[in-house]
Amino acid sequence: MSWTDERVELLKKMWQEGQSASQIAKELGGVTRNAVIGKVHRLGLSNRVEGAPVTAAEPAPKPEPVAEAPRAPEPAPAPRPEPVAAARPAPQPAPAPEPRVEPAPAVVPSMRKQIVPAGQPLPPQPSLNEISPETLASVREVEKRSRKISLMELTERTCKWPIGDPATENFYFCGLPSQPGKPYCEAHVSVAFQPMSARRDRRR
DNA sequence: CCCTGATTCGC
DNA sequence: GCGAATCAGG
Repeated sequence: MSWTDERVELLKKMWQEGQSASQIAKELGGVTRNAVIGKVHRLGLSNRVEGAPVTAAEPAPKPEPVAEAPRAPEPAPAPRPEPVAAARPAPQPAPAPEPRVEPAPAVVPSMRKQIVPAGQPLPPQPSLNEISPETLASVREVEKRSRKISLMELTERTCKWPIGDPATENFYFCGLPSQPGKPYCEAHVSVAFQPMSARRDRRR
């Protein structure tokens, strides 16, 4: 494979979206992550735009011990507007993963009490329960940066949290790095596995 | 071990 | 220019 204009464009786009070199390589096909990284450097777009690291992937603060190049101002390349997730139909059903911690789930007695539905595209959930606003925000943030992978791409260590309506095209799995031994990424683990203590219902 | 990006250097 | 090998690190 060679670096055709199209491939370079996709590389640039993905790199600026914060995708990792390996993810980009997989997407492009025919190249390794090393090839991608090498190209990225040759293109001179090493330092990605600002914050946009994929959760686990650390931005790696590079103090740059001074190389040799005059390295001028180096204006940041115009961030391309990503057509990614526009307004989503906001479905909400979904195959419910089987979370649950050891303790008894203890059915919430009060059926009355519209608990915060936790936003729109919140799929699973053991039962109705509340999710802290912080966690919720975290989840939403993560879902924006999810890798949106397909069923076939799930591996031992990718988050298997479903996002979207399985009955539509708009369905995919989170795909971010899963917590060791867990089926989901950090953010999704936090909503999937909630200790009893955290779900104490505060009637009303 | 899994994964990241950074660098080097023969081709 | 390219990218495998290697390095450094989380």
